[in-house]
Amino acid sequence: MAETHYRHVQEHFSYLIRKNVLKAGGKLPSEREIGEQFNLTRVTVRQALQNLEAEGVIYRENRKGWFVTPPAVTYNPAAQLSFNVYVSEQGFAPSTEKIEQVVQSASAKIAQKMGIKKGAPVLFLHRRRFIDKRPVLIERMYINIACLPGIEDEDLTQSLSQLLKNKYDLSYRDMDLSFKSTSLPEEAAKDLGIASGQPGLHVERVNYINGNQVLELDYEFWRHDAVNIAIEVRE
Amino acid sequence: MAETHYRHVQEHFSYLIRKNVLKAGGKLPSEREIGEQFNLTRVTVRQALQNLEAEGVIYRENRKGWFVTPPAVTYNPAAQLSFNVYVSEQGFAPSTEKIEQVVQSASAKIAQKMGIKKGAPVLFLHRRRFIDKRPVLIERMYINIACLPGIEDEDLTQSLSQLLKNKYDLSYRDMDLSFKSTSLPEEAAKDLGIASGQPGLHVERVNYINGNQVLELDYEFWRHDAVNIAIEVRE
DNA sequence: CTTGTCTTCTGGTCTATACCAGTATATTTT
DNA sequence: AAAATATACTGGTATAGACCAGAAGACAAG
Repeated sequence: MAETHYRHVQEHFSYLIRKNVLKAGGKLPSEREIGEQFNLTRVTVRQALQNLEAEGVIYRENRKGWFVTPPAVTYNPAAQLSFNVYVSEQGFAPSTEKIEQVVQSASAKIAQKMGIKKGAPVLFLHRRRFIDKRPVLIERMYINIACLPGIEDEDLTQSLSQLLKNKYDLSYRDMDLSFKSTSLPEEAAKDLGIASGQPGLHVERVNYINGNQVLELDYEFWRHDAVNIAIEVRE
Repeated sequence: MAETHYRHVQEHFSYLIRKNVLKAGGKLPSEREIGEQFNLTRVTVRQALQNLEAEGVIYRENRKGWFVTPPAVTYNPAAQLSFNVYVSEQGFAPSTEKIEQVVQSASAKIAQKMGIKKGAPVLFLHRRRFIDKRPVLIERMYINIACLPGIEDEDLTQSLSQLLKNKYDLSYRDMDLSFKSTSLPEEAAKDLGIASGQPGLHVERVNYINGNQVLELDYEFWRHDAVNIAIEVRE
């Protein structure tokens, strides 16, 4: 490979992070400092940093600086585990913030995806989830309220799957999953406090009960560097 | 959102592509031409193009230019379908190139993952796969040769799953899947003809037969803009 | 002690320019 | 007609500046 200047810087920090000299969550020197140290312009330094960002090795906080990416959490969408459970199990501290909760009429698109009538009431739930205080996931969920009378009055900062089990004695197993690696939509990026245009992982999930009735339609937007997906297929 | 110059350019081409004025596979004007048209420097133009690339809307070919990304293929790793089948079914033209095929001794890492002894013979298969002549996927497979006597003499440009079914009357259903969104490793990026540092999708798959015997360990590196993953979970 | 303000530091955006390294095409030579 | 060569064009890498907007800490006023 060509030994360009930005690759040199890239390898330098990649090495420091691998060797744990720069620790997870730690801050890198400012772009200007790095530039002085290597005698390079900011443009070149930024090229190196942006590549490391694409690798998921570092990330930025708007106008604060560049930081070392903490280890990613492993997420199995097919498992019957709530965010809180699997995040804690892996040694991290989960938290959840409810951004919006409202009963609304299903749009044509949502109705079609959920197999319900357009205009039928659905519970829209918009949450932001954190790992060790770092926002990593935006959820936009559409819940088939017909299946779950009274759910709109519950505390939905909590785990939904727990609530379903305890209050309704329901659990879903059948689901359709779809993953797409793309940049985050502008709104999701803003909610995660990162520049839109940054890469992300988009998960779409449809949960079924009773064979083919849609319980919930779930759009998830993850920081690409915060999660690995793992699924076990057994038949 | 702030109306920056690069966002303006970004929206311009995003619009043209959405409206199909610029068609899939089509070429964009050169960076210099775009710069003249909008009265911007190349640096600013490139910022816009790189964002569109992250979205998966356009892609580049080294020193040839920028092109409109064709539609992505939907891939269900859990389905019993070969690349050739699901790609053709979706209206694209698949092809495969064998880069390397060799019987080698399992390294410690590979042996551990496959549950075999270190040094045991495995068939390593390195392939590049194309959709409509565009390289989209690098496969690096380690096949448990003990399960498949004589496989090293077969034509491995063909579908492996077909071969297993026809010659050995074998099919795997149980598997572990792992997805990770990260930049492509240097070698995989080179094989795909793209700059390393570009985003990609890394799939790791372990196929089992007879409950827990590993038939095959498969590393896949996809262009992030060429594929959507879809899985149906039914129990 | 708290509150508000100022200053400094950070990354975000942008101009203007330069040279390099592959690609593709036109041109010349054989 | 085929092969070798020159040339124009593409993105890739890099310099040297500039100004802006948000974050954070120092500091003064209440």
